[in-house]
Amino acid sequence: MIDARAGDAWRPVERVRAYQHVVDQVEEQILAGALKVGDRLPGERELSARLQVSRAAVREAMRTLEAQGVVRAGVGSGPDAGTVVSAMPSEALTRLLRVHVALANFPVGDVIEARITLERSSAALAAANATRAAMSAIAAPLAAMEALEGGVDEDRRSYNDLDTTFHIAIAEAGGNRLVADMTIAIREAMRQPILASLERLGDDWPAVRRRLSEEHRGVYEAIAAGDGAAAADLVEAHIRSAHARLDGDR
Amino acid sequence: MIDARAGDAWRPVERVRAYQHVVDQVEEQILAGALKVGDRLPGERELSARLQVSRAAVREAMRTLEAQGVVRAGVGSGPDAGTVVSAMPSEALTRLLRVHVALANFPVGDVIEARITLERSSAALAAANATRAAMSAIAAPLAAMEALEGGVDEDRRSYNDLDTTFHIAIAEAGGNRLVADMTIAIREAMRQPILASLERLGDDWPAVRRRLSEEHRGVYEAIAAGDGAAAADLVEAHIRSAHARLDGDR
DNA sequence: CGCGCCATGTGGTCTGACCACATCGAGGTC
DNA sequence: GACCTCGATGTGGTCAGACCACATGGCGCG
Repeated sequence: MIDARAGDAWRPVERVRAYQHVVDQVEEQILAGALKVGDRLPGERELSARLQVSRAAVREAMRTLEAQGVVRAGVGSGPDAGTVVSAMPSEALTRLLRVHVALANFPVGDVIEARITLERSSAALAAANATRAAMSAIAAPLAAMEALEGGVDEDRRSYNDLDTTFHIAIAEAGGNRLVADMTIAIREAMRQPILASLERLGDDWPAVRRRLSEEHRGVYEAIAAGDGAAAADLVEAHIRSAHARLDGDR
Repeated sequence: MIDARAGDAWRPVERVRAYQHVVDQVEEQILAGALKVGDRLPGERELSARLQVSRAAVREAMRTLEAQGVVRAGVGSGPDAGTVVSAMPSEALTRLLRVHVALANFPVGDVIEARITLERSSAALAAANATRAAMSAIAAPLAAMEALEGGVDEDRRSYNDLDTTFHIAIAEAGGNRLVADMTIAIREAMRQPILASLERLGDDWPAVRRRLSEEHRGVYEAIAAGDGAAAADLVEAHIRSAHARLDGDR
């Protein structure tokens, strides 16, 4: 009997699907500099002719690239038409994380801890690097949240959106694109679950809202003061206490 | 003249593509618990009949879900055949990050800083949570790397692979799936660039290799001792000095 | 000169067919 | 009866060709 293990040198023929070849070739072209962000790649019909595959294969490749945020497809004619190379890692990362959070592939506790790790870093970076414009971008949602104080009670959705904007602005202010994009992806992925928690709060909402805004203000001022360590600690405390209040009494 | 801005309530008809509907429905089914990891979803022909779309649309949806690591497709018959729900966020995250790093959508410095942030966290978590099995998984590549000492010089690729395994093992040992997956994705995305840097090193390689192994040993022992703070600092120092040596004299 | 309309080219969708593959079971062989 | 062979079956993978909706830009008419 032939020992299969003796045939380690014999690996099964790699069966690469046609659309994967297309994906690879497009990536190669981008790598080689032949395609830059903003460029339109050949039409699907022309690509299928050049690569000697069916248009269906080309289209499946486009769906893969689109899911990864590498290209964007637009119909019609004009500048927005055609399939265009466009770097949208943030959106792709967000979609990816959102679906896996929704599918519960990541324990919620792990997501929160990861968020703390990233936002601590973001806050510290923001304290060190934030420009005036970036500080304004952080201050705007902060002021809007504070303006909700004393207003109607049913502003949970608005507050959640503003909170998302606030945290994203801090991440952007840090100046690290990857850290920012991962931070954004996590916060966006949590947008729905957090809103659901807010809805469950009932009458406690005004008190919680007040507390959250105070914490936001503290984070903002630490960043404005350039105190990275304090900003990091305050962000961590903010996220922890928020989740404790939202999920603790579930 | 009609002021277009007055028509904010009039949003353009949302033109949702057919395959996006398919993606949404599959995700809904998973969300609702009708589809769990490991389940096979209906065949492409049956899905297209049920959803009243063409099989091509179904297939494009599958490519999107596949790119996100939500499903896996297998031909033939039997248990591995058909399209199966399978949570593979790590692989999807790795693919996503690799392509965007390759496309230079993330500055290299940002990637390194993000890696440091995540691996600091991973190392500290590992020091606190690592099981005996996890420690063995870390020790194995460490020993293998040390065994390369004094051997042939052209082991750069092997060393790079073992280094990847080492860092991934630490991330896994921390016990936080999301942090681990992000750490893995970054290290994997850097595998090729780092190898390229190693190749550029020339005669300095043996000295660099020795230094890297010493640092690895230090990280390992800090984790084994349960000293999270030290492990985090050592990992950071390791990554910084490694990149300084690899890219500093470029 | 201005305006409307249609030719053009894009991605989006559909149909129906065939292929390669992996399994399973019916039937034959020993 | 045990074993083997080989085709039926059903899966995803691929292909060809057609039509649709859409956005533009140029042509021709008023």
